[in-house]
Amino acid sequence: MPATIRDVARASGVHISTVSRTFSAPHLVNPETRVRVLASAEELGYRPNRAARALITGRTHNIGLIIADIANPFFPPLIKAAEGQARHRDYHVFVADTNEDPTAEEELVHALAKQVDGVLLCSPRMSNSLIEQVSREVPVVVINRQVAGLPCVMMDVGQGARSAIEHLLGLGHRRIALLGGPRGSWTNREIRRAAGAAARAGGAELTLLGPNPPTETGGGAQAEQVRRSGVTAVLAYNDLMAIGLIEGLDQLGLRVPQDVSVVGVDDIALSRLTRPKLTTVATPTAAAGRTAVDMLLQHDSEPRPRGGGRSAAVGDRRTTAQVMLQTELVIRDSTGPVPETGRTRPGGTPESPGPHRLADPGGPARTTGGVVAS
Amino acid sequence: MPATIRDVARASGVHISTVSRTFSAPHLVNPETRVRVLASAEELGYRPNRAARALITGRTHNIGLIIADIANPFFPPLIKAAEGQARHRDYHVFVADTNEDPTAEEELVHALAKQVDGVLLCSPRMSNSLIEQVSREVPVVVINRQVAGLPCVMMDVGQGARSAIEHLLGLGHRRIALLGGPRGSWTNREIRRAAGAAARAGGAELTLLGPNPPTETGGGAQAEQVRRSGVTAVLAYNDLMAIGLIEGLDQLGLRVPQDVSVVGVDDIALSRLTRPKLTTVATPTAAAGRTAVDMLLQHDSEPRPRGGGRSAAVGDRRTTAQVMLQTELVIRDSTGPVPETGRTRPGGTPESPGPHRLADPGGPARTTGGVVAS
DNA sequence: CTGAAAGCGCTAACAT
DNA sequence: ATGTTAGCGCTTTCAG
Repeated sequence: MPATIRDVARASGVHISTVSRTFSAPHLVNPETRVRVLASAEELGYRPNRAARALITGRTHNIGLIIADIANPFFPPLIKAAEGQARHRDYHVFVADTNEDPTAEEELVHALAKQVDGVLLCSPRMSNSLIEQVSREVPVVVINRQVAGLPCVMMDVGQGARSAIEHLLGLGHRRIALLGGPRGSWTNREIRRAAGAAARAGGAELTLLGPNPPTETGGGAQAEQVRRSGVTAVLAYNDLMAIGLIEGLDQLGLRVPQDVSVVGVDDIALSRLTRPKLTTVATPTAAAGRTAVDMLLQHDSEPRPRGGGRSAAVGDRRTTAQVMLQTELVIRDSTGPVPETGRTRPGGTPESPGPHRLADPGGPARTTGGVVAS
Repeated sequence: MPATIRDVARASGVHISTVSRTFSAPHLVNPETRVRVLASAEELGYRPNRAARALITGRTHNIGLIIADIANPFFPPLIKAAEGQARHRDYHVFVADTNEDPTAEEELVHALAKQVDGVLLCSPRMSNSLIEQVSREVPVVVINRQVAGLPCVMMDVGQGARSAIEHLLGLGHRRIALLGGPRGSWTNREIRRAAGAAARAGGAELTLLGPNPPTETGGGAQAEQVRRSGVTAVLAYNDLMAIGLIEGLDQLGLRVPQDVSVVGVDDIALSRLTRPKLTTVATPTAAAGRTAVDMLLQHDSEPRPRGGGRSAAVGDRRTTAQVMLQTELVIRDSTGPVPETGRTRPGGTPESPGPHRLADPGGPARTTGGVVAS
């Protein structure tokens, strides 16, 4: 069992408060006693118990980062950026993965609550009211979602989706599908809203496919639906789904971008490695991570009143900023001009339409949760 | 500031110990008082402070997972598996990323130490003596490394590397490069040892290239060296490097597997998505995560003696098991027969050898840290 | 500069 | 079934 402050005090012949000072306010202790204390501490392998310390100081110097799916390459840059920023300010980051499960999410906030000074809720799947509730237990900054009254860092995926649709319109596409993401995703709603409006404005038809799990599998599973729907372009909820979809289309004999154009969202590193390279809406993930940490720790340097209860120091809400980070469409190889005269379908099946597919789509796609907007 | 147990006691007119019992041993309290207490708690938004609780029980019901690089897709399956197993046993997992930095690694162990009941050290980069030292502060299970006296979960990459080399030998390759990973990696040493022995046994020459950062960039950066070295096959430290290398070779005009065969290690999901699909040594990452959690929590159900200091309950060393998990070579499309007559190099440069490259290699490659084994 | 004392929020004997 | 008491390991007034 690890040595405690008392063991060190005994070994070095001083009172425990002197040992305490040696570690938390070294300048307040006589240099000679300090070295004696340090020596005993070293010898006993003593390390201050940060949990006990936090109980009284109210500060752990840790921050929690809760994310929906650690396997999604979208998150690592955000995590790294948050870690870097936290490190600058002498904080450590603990990451928790929720597996896209709202229940796990809530549990994890509570598990983390008293082990950290604040929590970054990244792409939360729980309800707004629950978010508000947990924010009364521990300071929270929300990433990738707007919650009234709470500090939020968002990325303007609405603008991104608009640019994507306009890009596709410019290439002549008029029948476009939106490959939706998971239920409960704010990003998903934003994309749908903005893409719908842009399509409407451009006189295009937007077919909604989803909700889907935001993974390659989720994207690939909709390849058949995309084929049936007769669209010439697809905007996917994220790059992973876009890549999965391209794979799936490939297996159906449909080429990207010759037969179908595909746009993703996120600009994960992988999107430059696949063939074709993915056209996608780049989101400023690293900036989001840094900003969120800054917002959480903005009052870090202020003094704390005594008497327990975490004070205004971390996550105070006097200045509940909500910041919207800009996105940017990066055009690569997965988008191209609309096929001239409808398309011949190499992987043709009985449902496969003739060359006049474009003129005679045979009605909107029927999908679980599918909708036709405009 | 959050409500404490005292607030609830006051509000419901009972002693704080009754409130405590209501939450930690509900069956010991009268149903009627229980509902009263619960009601006040609900109303006040009271949540037991798990840090304070841990201070006395010695159990946080959290476990820490320290990994070298959260951006490496090798880890997520391990993380998910650990989380799942932990969840079964009513534990939560906090992940910390070290960025391949031994210093950050040590800091994070200390930051986590008292917030968790034990730590899983995954592919640690710090020295064995440091690992032993931190293991005196908090129970530790080491993954992907062998440390005497500590519980370890390893994957038999040695066997995997041997299979990979034998596979290449079977395809006729006699000049093979080993694309090394990061310094301080146990896996790296194992691979080098086993691959060296297998190459020697098969009468092949093994050129060592490295150390390198275990990333796509790290792999791609060695493409030129690989070309110069005149090898016909490469075994990479991991899939990421293998994929990066294939990219790099592609840009030099070398085709995989026609000109060069490439084998990775890990079998990350991505290795099935790239073209060509990667031949690789599949490591049982999920099993490793589960096993490590089991080893850490093996004495979880035992009673704990009173008097502070975490006891035998978690991470006890009475049974310091070291388990070695099996690996398996999965053959896909990135390996093929050795080029018949040396290879014509589409991307040929002044250094480019003629068709008799194989017979006249012009000496071993000179690389930073490069060695020629056998 | 150092010691004494109080207490962070909670649990766990021990009584009653 | 509930209250009393004594701390877990540490920090922080307050004296001296």
